Amino acid sequence: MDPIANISQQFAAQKYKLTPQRQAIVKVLLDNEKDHLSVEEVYMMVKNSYPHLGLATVYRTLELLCELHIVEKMNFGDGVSRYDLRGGDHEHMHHHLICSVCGRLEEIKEDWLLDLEKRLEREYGFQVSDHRLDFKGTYNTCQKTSCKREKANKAVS
Amino acid sequence: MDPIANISQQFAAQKYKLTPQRQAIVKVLLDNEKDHLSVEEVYMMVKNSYPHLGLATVYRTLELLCELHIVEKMNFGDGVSRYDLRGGDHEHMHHHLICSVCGRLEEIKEDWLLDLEKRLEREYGFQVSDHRLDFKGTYNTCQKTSCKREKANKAVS
DNA sequence: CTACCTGCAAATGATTTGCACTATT
DNA sequence: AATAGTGCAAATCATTTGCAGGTAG
Repeated sequence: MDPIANISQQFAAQKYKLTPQRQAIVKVLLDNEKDHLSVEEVYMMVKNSYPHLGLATVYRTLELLCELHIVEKMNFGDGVSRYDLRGGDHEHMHHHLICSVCGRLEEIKEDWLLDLEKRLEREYGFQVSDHRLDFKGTYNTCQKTSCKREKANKAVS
Repeated sequence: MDPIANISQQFAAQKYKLTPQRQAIVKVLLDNEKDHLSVEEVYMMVKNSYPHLGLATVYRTLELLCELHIVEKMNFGDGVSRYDLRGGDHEHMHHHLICSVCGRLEEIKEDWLLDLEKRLEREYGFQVSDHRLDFKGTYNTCQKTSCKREKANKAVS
């Protein structure tokens, strides 16, 4: 289904209005599906199509989208929250590779943790509803470069 | 080895001083190894043994410990950074269970990701230096309780 | 009209920083 | 004396909130 229509439905179902501002924000997210944008980044980009928009609206909209499970909020330790569109219904299943040399952030769409989640259920009596898996490291193709230290101090595991 | 002596060595090796303030902070971390304390929490606890201590010193010391890989900084989406003592040398290997009913945070000391890390190396040419794995969900023993919603909005994956 | 949304500006809260002071070598 | 470390207060930065005005059903 057309993603906009799909999202529009979800808004309607929960009695929220898909205002032009919200549409513009969603559009930016769709156009940058590969990235993990911060509020400020979304704000800047939406300003192009909707110059009058206020920053608080971006915060409020992203929070709303999070509540509707349309986006996922996450924190990579650079001091800002970042947002990522969720794929299909229950696709909470993706992992991240973060390269400490080039800073690239790659998303892995497979779910490698199903076995572990079963094991948690069995051994710990814990039912998983969501998970997060990030790997820090370096791409082999990056190792020649000198190690950038810049934000290393701020880094959050 | 005595953990204090060990840490003391690491300080000396990098030409840092293990001042009484820093010792007091490290002691609090050792005494609460099971928890993931926030700066504010560490501050409160150190105040008992060292009432004169300033908050900025706690920030600075925890950042330093992070740099020395003695603690790990992490963010569970409640708005504050939390710190966790690392175990042995390269023991970056633990995972978290976060119960959305009782809020409990359990640490799993095993490393379940070795196979995945090998696979990343093979299939993605990515060499893992560290990882983070958190599971959100509920303990079976918790499910009777009504679902606390409190901080849910703030939650970061 | 009523309830939801928005924009703005002010408030908040965590973290950082400038600076003068202290302690250690 | 020189340098690293500290405490305090002020500054900064992301995020939230109060409120007055706008908009859609």
